[in-house]
Amino acid sequence: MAARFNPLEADAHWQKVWEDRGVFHASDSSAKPRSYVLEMFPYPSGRIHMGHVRNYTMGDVLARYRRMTGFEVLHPMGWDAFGMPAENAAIQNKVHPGRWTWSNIDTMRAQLKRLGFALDWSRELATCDPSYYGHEQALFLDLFDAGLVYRKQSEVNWDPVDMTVLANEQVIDGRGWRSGALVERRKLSQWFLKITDFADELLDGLGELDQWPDKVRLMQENWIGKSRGLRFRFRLEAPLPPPLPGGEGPGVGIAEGDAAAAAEGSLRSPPTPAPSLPGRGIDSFDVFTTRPDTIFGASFAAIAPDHPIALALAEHDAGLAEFVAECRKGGTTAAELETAEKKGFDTGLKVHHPLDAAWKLPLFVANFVLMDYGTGAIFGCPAHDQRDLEFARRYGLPVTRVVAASPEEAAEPIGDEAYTGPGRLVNSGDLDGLTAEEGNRAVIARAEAEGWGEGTVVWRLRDWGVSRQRYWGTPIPIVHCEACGPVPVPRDRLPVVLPDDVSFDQPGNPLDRHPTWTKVDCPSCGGPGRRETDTLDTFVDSSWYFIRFASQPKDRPFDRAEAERWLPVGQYIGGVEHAILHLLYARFWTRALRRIGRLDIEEPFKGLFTQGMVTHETYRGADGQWLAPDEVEQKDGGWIAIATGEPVGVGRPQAMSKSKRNGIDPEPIVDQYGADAVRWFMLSDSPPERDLAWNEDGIEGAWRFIQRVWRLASEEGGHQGSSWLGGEDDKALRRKLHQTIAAVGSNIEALAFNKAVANIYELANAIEKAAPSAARGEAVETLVRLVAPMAPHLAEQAWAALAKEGLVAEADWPKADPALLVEDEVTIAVQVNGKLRDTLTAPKGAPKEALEEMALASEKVGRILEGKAPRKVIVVPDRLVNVVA
RNA sequence: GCCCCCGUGGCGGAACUGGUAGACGCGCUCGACUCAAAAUCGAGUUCCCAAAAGGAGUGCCGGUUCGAUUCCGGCCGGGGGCACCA
Repeated sequence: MAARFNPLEADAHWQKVWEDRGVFHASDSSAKPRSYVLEMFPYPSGRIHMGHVRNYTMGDVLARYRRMTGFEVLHPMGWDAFGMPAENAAIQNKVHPGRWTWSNIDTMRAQLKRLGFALDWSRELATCDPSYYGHEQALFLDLFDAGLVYRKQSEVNWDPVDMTVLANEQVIDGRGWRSGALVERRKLSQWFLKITDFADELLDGLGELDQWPDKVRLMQENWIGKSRGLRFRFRLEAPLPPPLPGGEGPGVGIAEGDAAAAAEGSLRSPPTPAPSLPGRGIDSFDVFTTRPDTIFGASFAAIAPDHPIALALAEHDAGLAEFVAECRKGGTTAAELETAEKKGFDTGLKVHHPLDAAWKLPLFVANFVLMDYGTGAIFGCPAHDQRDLEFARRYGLPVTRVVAASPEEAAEPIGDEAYTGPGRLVNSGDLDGLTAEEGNRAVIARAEAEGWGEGTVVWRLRDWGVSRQRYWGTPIPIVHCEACGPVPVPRDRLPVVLPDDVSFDQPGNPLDRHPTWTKVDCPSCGGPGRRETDTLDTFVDSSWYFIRFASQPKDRPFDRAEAERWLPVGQYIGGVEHAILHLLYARFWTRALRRIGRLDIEEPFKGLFTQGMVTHETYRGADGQWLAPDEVEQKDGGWIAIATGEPVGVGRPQAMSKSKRNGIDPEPIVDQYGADAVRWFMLSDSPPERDLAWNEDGIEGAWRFIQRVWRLASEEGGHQGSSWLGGEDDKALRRKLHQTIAAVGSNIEALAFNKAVANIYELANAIEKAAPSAARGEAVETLVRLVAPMAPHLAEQAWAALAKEGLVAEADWPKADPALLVEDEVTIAVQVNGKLRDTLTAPKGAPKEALEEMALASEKVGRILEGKAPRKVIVVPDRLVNVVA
């Protein structure tokens, strides 16, 4: 028997055994209950990092535990393989994005395998493979046929030097990241998915997701952003003249999609910008408010700089045109908005107050009104809205209080702070005396009765723009035909495969300038057509991969019955950075498939867990340059740079990143300590939802524990059948064992891995202290099963050393004996006035009177009472006695 | 600005529905084994007082309670999300 556990031999050996025996294949025909455990699939960036190791270790523990507790487990792995980094690599290293991606996948697959994850590799997929994205194209067309896809003009970030579209993260301080040129906004015709059609269900559905973190549900709720209020019409004192011949000028065009949106009704955002009959000029416009109760406090109306009325007016008004141009220039960073002044341009026009036609309000164009929220127009109530107040003060507009917390306050003027608290209406005609809530209802009822407005709901959520002007993504399966417009590619001609012969020596999307790929006959009329060269947002790829994992027929995206047997994912684990977009899009996609009758699943992820990051200290030399952890060492209590010997500044642990050079490559660590020690460290100490600070001491500690378990098991194995088994029964150890079984199980189910690890440490400590006995033998064997989900290679090796049948990966999880979970003696705390003074031991369930008597007999209690009788004695059975002196 | 979360030893962190604060790990100290070191094992480790007895103690101030890390109110500090959202 080897003295030490040798992970290099054991890891490779057991990984091969698992693979040869197909232990982790998920059977579609199993009679066992099913469990689908999934971690967010990785982007093949090059190499596995510690964040991956932590994420996949957590999922692996759960998957292995579920298998041992009798489930048929689906635990798959794949690659989120489309995206910009591949194109950047293509530009920088002159390597094709596909070759770069596939080679990364090979590297990372091998790295993952070395960690011994219990994955069903037979279901591996990569989103950049036509066998995946072809099915995605089919699903896209299904949504297209169902009317859930549309096309409209939308703004993009345009780099005028590189002649290319930039993603938001490529715009740094308003300039292109590569060219440094000032980024412009350009309108392009782009594809959108109607996620706003699902806003209500996506919001309501959050209520059912009780196994999601509250934080994530809240973030999604805020993102969807439902606001109830009143949408009403302001009539202009005099209608605007009809548009000039030649129609809408540059930038005034109404988006293609807006007409469709308007036709569907007014309860969706974005709503119709301005209701005006063509050729008759604009005589009114709509505003939205969540505070209809404050309508008598109105002192102005304001529209967004991009509002059709503002644009129309600007054509004849150079001053306004200049103001509009200035508003467009303004930055949108948090700091700029914080300090940005509320500025407006008085159009000179007046609107009629809806409740009093004689009351006229000035109409401003204001920089703080946004075209893409609500109707792009507001009424200003300075007394009860801080922004409106600042605006009114600046332009000398009246400020009338219409809500007062108390009758005395009604006459008090508004100072520098708008009043947004509760109260009753004042200065509001026949609404006076109503609460704000009653006022809201009354005004909405009146608007609806008189026909000038209606109660409505406005959403913050926008439709999902899925067009990307990029090569390395799923081609959108559409052909543009001059005669027929956009025409779907027929299903039997899918997949539309990306051409391989592209070059990145010119800026822009290489698909646009591909000589042959773009040329295709119109599927509808046979005339000349041009392929859509936009590709799909990579979030589309990750919106259904969990379905494809569950079922992957060759000829269609998935088999409904097969997928429904596995779905929803029981436990989904990943980073909190995906709390909004990925998770919302996947929820939407699943619901969209349900609406079109493809899959009857409401929510894709029943349980969600967001794990913390892996962090490391940062090091900075005297010259301010970042230093990597292997470039520094500790000396005489301080840190120095190995190369120069100069002192180094140490920064607090931060997320591992290339820019700060504080990353630790997992592979050399696995080489040195083996997979189990790395896995064990990932699970120890830090609660999984919090950040984990990587450090050398931690991995050393994990290594020591792996060796301790090995020692226990190999010694026990060596003595089996000998006199060791003939010792006295060890009731205390047996009890500890069964308490540990229960605790570890419930802690793994709760994903509280750090607590499960602590439970196991306690058991190992108890075993080491125990004398040989049958109970000790049972404890060691059970310990091996308890560590199996976390340190699987060690567990297999130990299982073999104990001469047990089969694989521990396929063994049953131990069962806790309920009779052994309760103690028969308990320690009772004895307090005087709530302060601990003594403890005593009593049989479990001892009557209150007995405990009180024992406590009062305590010498320490007697000394404090000094012979006086206690005022009161509180007894909590099996817990404590508190003597109140 | 709005919303949310978190503050416990030198460090990571435990503590069930209010009931012995500091489990477990790391680090450190002392000891055993060793010529020595590594590895391993044993003891100790919240702070104050030389020790004992005792006292203080879960960011700060106050409240409820026989009893508060836990509940309530107000501050301070850290982190996150959204953001000129009407």
